[in-house]
Amino acid sequence: MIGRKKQLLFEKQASVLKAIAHPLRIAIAEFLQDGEQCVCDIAKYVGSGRSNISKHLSVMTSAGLLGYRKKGLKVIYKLKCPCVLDFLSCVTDVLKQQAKENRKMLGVI
Amino acid sequence: MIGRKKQLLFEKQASVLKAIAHPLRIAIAEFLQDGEQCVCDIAKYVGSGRSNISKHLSVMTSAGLLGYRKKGLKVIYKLKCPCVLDFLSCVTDVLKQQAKENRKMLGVI
DNA sequence: TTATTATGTGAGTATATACTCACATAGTTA
DNA sequence: TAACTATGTGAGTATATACTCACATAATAA
Repeated sequence: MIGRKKQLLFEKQASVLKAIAHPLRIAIAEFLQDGEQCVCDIAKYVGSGRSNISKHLSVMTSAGLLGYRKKGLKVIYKLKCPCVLDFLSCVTDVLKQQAKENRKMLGVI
Repeated sequence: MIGRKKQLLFEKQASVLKAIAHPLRIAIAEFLQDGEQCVCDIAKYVGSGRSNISKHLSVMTSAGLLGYRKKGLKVIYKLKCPCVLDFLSCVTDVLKQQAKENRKMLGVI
């Protein structure tokens, strides 16, 4: 049986993962990979309304994934842990393996 | 502006991440780290009802995270991509950094 | 065959999430 | 000051998710 401490850790880990487990938020992380960006440019890149983006940014920020600074009218966000992008490559491995299996399946049908 | 292909990739990646972004599912992944396990032992370990666990297992399986084989009455699940656990350690880094910042904050108040 | 055990599934409910719209705030410029 | 721009926030809605319960299925044992 799982301990209370571990359960707490898993809850924290889950909330961080949830904070990136969304197509728009992955797009944001990927966009910020090459350097900080203001909200309006992020919105332009991912192609969604500013209000929506603002909320996604706040989700990611409170999860500790992003940091920001204000510069005049603009708010500029940056990736706090670029390692976040590392696990996307592992996720891609999962997808590749899936694709391989699907191809095998097709061969059988 | 983001391309259609990339958008699709981000959607796939998000669905894989979502499939692990839950405390019980992280616990399951961690439990399977040391080898395959049957549903009843998984349920005992994570401390939740079998029906609920069964559904979490099916979420993880259709995301490609788990595989299974039947053995008599039991169904035995295993981690398909142990790399999944690698990104938990990055997630833990995010948490550590957060904790550090919180400590700093406390010093200021 | 019937009973038992392990697992999966559907219905119903509660809660969380994503999105849009309208409006609020805050810095900037005229 | 007023007008403008970038961003954030609250309300409302639609959808997704997690959970529990009761029941279904499937392998096994008696």
